[in-house]
Amino acid sequence: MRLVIARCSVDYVGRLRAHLPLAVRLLMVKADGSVLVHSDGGSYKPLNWMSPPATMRSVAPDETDAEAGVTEVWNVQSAKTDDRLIISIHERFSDVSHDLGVDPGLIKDGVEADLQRLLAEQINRLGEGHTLIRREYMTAIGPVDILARDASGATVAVELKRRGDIDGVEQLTRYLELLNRDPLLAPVKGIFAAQQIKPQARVLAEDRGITCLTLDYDAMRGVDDRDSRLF
Amino acid sequence: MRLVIARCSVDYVGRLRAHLPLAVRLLMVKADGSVLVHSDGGSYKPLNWMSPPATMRSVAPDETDAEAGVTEVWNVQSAKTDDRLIISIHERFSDVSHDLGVDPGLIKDGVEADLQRLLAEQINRLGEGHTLIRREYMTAIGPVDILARDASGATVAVELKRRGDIDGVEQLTRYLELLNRDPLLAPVKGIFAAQQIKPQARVLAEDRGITCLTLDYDAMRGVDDRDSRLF
DNA sequence: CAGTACATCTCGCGA
DNA sequence: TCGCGAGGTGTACTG
Repeated sequence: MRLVIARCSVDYVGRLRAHLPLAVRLLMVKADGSVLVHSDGGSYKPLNWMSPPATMRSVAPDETDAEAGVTEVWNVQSAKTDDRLIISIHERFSDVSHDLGVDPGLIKDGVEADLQRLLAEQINRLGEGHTLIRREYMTAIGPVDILARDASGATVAVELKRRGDIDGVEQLTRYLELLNRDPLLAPVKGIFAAQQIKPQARVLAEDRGITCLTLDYDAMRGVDDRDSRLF
Repeated sequence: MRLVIARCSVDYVGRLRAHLPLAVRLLMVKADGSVLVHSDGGSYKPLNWMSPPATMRSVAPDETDAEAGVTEVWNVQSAKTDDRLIISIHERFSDVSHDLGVDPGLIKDGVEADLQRLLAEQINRLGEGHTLIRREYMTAIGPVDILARDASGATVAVELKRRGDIDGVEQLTRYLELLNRDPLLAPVKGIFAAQQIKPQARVLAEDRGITCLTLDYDAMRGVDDRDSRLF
């Protein structure tokens, strides 16, 4: 990895066009040829970048650029598309390189997959007497997160979200429409389950006869604590 | 901005939990207290990070950590939430700081707003004899991208996307439902226009009587080339 | 401030 | 490889 702090301007041409006026920025060149242009603010998203795989060639500026104060031009070309990033460097303030090696990668816990596993194990949170049919029940338009049966034997389709939004209600509605055409399953009830359900999503869901269920992930994980896998 | 290359392990606790095993990485500390942990690969997304506003405190390791080889612990705390990033540093290989100042920011061209402007100017791409009523036609549930009239005088609602997805079809469907309740506008036809339309979205749209239109942005921009505004 | 829609989204999973 | 959905999404804009 190479880290350069330089006064530069940047132009991107590809899926769109973008331009960064002259300023001091961090240029990060990774081992796979990708380049990130960071400012001293914003979030983790760079001001501009080139995704890997890419190749970076440093060339001399043409006469016009040289007269404008450009000392060096980085031509970053995507290997797969014709996306191009052109960095015109006026002055380099710092330039360090270091070999980082391959990273072992991130271990996550607490994403939707974990919620789904926990809810499948604690299926009674849907209501007394519920039984699991299966997780990721495949349909023509995508997988239903959880398919279950309630105490009366009726089919229940569960859409699971970390944050319950209108989109999730729409998604569940499409599944319910489809599932209810299947005489072996119909009638199918819908449950919209999330750690947090937005008011507008709740209104829309209940208007469509969908039950809303707020999940307490900490409590569910607490029950599961016998196998705390990470820590 | 401070750039440290160090052998470290990282733990994040917040909306989820995540752990990074010991390895050599880049630690970027920005002026607003945000911290980015980058490896020498992947795309622009860091392995882990803390969003601003945040505060970074470097503390001495406790006895257990010190025996494990930790020389320094960075405690990064979000100012708004109780998200926390803990970086246990074993060895620092490089440590440079530089003042970057405020960035003038990115100028873009070719996003949905540009597509919308071009389609409004080249409204005949909807079909011969179409006339523009207006862009961003406001309704109670949000703005319709383009409202037009076809050769026969019927109202046409256009939903515009860079990439046509099912969500976009749902959005247009909601607009059409609402617009068709207005006797001054009804009957309203729907056109789903995008640079690329996903097969499932196309099926759903046509099933609902919505016309799909694939847009060639380069061709549309070509027509508009008399005022290439950026370069 | 919240809510909404877009993104050069990125990333991971499954067919 | 492609399609699809999730994300600690981020980001801009609107009310």
